[in-house]
Amino acid sequence: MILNSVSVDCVIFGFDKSGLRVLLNQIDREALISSLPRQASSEQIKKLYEQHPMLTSEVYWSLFGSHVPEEQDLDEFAKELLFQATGLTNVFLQQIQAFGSMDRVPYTRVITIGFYALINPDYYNLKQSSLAKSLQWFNLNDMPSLCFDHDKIIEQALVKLRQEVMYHPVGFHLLPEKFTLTEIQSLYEVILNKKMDTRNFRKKLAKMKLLIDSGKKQQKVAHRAAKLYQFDILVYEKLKEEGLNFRIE
Amino acid sequence: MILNSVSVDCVIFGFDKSGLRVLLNQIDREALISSLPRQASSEQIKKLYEQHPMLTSEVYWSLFGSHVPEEQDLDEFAKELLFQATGLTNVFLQQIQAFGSMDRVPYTRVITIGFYALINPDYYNLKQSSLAKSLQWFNLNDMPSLCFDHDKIIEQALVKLRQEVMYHPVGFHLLPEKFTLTEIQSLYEVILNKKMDTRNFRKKLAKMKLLIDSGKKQQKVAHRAAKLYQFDILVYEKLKEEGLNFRIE
DNA sequence: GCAAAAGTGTTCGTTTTACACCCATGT
DNA sequence: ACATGGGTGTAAAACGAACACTTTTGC
Repeated sequence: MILNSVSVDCVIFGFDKSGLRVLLNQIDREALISSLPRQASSEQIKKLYEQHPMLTSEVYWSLFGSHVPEEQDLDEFAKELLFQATGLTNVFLQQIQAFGSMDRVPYTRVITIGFYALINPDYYNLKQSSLAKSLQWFNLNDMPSLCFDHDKIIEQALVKLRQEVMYHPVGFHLLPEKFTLTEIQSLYEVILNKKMDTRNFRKKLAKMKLLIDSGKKQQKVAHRAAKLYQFDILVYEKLKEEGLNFRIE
Repeated sequence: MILNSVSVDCVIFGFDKSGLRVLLNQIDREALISSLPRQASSEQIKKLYEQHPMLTSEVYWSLFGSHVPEEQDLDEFAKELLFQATGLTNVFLQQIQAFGSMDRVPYTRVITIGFYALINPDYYNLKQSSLAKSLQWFNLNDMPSLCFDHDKIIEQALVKLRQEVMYHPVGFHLLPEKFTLTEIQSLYEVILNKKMDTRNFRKKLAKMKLLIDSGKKQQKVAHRAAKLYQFDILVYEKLKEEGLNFRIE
């Protein structure tokens, strides 16, 4: 059985030097419909896809999401979706909120629970979901037309992400295993949308003792090679508990 | 129609010198069932109440909540519930998150969206909802047995409230229109569960310029009467936007 | 006059801010 | 040799923490 009035949508964030990106998909209607259990509750969902050309058009993109099965925890289902979209498990995943206005999906009432995920770029070679006609990263300031209220969901995801990175060390999930200090600064600058002073930023980081010098350096860069750092997982856990302050006025 | 797999539950917070309190209710099953529309979707809810003695026992208490009507915005519905419980409109109301584990309600699958509300004690003369057998304030550290996962929902509400008051001036919604500096300090102490230094606390408040001296004083207290303050609504709005910092290490 | 809470300043250590130059590497 | 980004310290201002006594009021 499927709870056809409840869905989960995932805002999957990535990061590279060009900025923050979101993974979006276009749905393969045939694949989706044939994946539904043959039950009355599926009929309504089939209908939904028939009624909404948006959902299967070549123009509109949507968050990766689906209707919640009756026999699965909400959080588990979000994890599963994330696995379908990316092939990854153990991803940082957090609930945004429920979106429940009447008019968010025309004709049918669907309440969606938004989640956001932070993806480490070491694992960008995504397994394509069979349900997706295509699956693609879009830069946050160069987004395509989106289905329904998915733009609002992304906006809220960003708000929560901002709140989170100011006081907890989670932003690091968007970085590869080894990274430079400049990368992490630019990550903060992009998320918080503020320029920061390099010297002061580094002093602050240093005081936290969160980073360990990996002993390695960037290779083949046309400038002085930067040191590569890693986290101290123990300090990370401690800061996740206690909080930190990257707030800037 | 009712979305019987989705409900809203409200954590209604109050505050007085004895601490934080939550408004809980015991359901009048007859009133509830007769309030449901005569439809198939209501049958399942009726059944729910029959199957769960918890819901109508004299021992267990529950958050004020109900199943979401298909033709109402989630936020609107939360407001309406709050009005049913308290007779108040224009209450500070914020979504907590969706609670969606399989086992939160036995036998049936219900995803609930939690909200929390902050009630100004000037308006404590509550209109009793006709759906409630009884409706009562409980001090947070003296709670009765609760239905389902309502204890977890309250816990999360507190977590969100804490996060919120540290960085936004919303805690003030728990105070009467005119209040003393000691009251607001004790509010912060209770919510954040930390003792604070009076002089430092007042300096911090003063710098924000959020408060206006109302010119009045406490009456008939067996000690020096404290000045009564009010908010500057303009500064309040500004701080709600920009944030503030009541974080203590 | 005494019990109870209100109200108020200073010092010291820490944190934040602002700011500019030399270094390493590839082409 | 030059272009590119990497890496570093200091001084001044703001902030946070610790701390004790006098005032007002009702009884």
